[in-house]
Amino acid sequence: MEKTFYVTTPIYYVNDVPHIGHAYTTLACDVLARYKRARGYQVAFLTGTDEHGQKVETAAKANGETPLELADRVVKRFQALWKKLNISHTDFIRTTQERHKHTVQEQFKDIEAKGDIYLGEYEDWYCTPCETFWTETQLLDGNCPDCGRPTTKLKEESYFFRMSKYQDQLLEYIENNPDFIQPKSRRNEILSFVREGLRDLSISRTSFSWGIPAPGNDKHVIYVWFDALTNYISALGYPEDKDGNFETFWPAVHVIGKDILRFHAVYWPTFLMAAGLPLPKKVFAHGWWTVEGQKMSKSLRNVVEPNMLVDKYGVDAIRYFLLREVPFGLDGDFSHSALIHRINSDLANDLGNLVSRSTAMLGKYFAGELPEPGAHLDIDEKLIELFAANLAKIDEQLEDMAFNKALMSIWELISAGNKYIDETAPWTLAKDPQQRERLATVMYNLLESLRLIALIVAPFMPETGAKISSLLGADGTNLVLAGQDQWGGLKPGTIIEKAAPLFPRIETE
RNA sequence: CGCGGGAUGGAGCAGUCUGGUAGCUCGUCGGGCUCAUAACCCGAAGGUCGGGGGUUCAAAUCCCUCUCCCGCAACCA
Repeated sequence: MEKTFYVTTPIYYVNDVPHIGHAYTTLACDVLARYKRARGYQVAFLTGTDEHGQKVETAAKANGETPLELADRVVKRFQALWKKLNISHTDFIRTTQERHKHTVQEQFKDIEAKGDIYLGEYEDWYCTPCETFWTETQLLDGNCPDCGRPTTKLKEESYFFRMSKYQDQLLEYIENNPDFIQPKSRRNEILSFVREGLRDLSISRTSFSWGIPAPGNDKHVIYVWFDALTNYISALGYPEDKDGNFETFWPAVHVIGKDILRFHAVYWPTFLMAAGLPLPKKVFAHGWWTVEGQKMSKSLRNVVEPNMLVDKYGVDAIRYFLLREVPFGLDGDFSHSALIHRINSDLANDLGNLVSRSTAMLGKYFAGELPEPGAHLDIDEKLIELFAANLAKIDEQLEDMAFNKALMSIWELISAGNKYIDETAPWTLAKDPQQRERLATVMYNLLESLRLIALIVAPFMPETGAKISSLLGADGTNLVLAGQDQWGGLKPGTIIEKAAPLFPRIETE
């Protein structure tokens, strides 16, 4: 049976425009998806948008448009950004699509029939001038956080999900599956949260109407999380599963920001338990970006706009930086100086220059035609062993979503290539006709290194991987690792031209 | 006493579980090379491991205590 892999981003709320945080999550998923594909997996990669709720309803009204018009507008921006970032998702779900509404209602009916959804009362705080409901914790000194005026307590009829019932079962599951919630520090937070006890969860509202109606009771719309989280299975066609996607791909690996961990590590698993479905394979909560040392916020006007970054620095440089600079799971700081530093040092000096000098020497010493290699010396064997070892290591690191470590392992290979040149000194060999075969071996090994580097770097930097591969006479698109990650894949006789700089250095004053 | 994480050369981190020359990346300084995008390779300097106390032949590592920082503490896209 074919190996399968299902990875998801959160669905992004359309009351926000795309920023670096959205790009980060989505990029991480894309790297996983591309890597698994290269390793021969059948991959489903889902992203999308969350379009319901009071905020969208209110914002749309303020703009004089319908909620769906607002959503359509923002969805286009997300989709344009994903295209620009070379995101290879296989589906894009919108919570306003019929397929999604259908699954949510079926899921609601199913859990209700099983006895875990019931009608009750929910207390909220209402600000009359703002016509807005607030939760207890949102209030500032008991007053409306928007206008500062007093609020009044209102009781609202609401459907509840019997989450309390699943407390022990969830606890047991998390304890028995150490890798279910990552990173570990976040897992501990969730464990202590669950141990304090789970209350039943309000999953409907009557105070606004922009949402999916509760089955059999039009007064209620289904509230955010029950609606939103279900996207992960509605996109697969659950429950009918006409195309067999649910059967093929579920359960998923969920990549999320740390702000929405609880919903994915507590609410969602208990919903699934109630429905009798398998829990997600993994939930990974990554960290947040600050910008030039400061918290990113609309009021500070420092929200980093990914489109601008791509235009200025190039898509692969941004992809590289975001995943290399900070361990996935920890917070990090985005700064232009750090970005430029990475581009110049890692991309231009280490990788780009390795490609330049290698292809230049091949041109100079062999007129660009890859020679047949001769016998290997120790130094050659060491290089070859390092590639095999690191390719295996990278596989594990990506399994753990340690993107920055995987990139460090790749850069060990690049450094090894640069060092290999220094130690074999091809320019010296070239002066001695007796060393012609040795020179040929060195040059072959060097170019073969580039072939493997291109393959392994491609999930992170698709354009760069393609460029290097094309230089070496390969197709460049759809780079495959499975079966092609052994030493010796390049064919002697291949014509390889000197490469133009892959990453020009960025000069700053 | 709500729960948890952290404080290590200029910066960012590893090492702490299983005590015994404090390691990595960047930066700084010096050297080498000349194939290459003034890139690459090698070496050096720089730390009383947050403060105090204790255990031990020996503590960044174990115990106690203090200071400071940061998450989580339920309906927060």
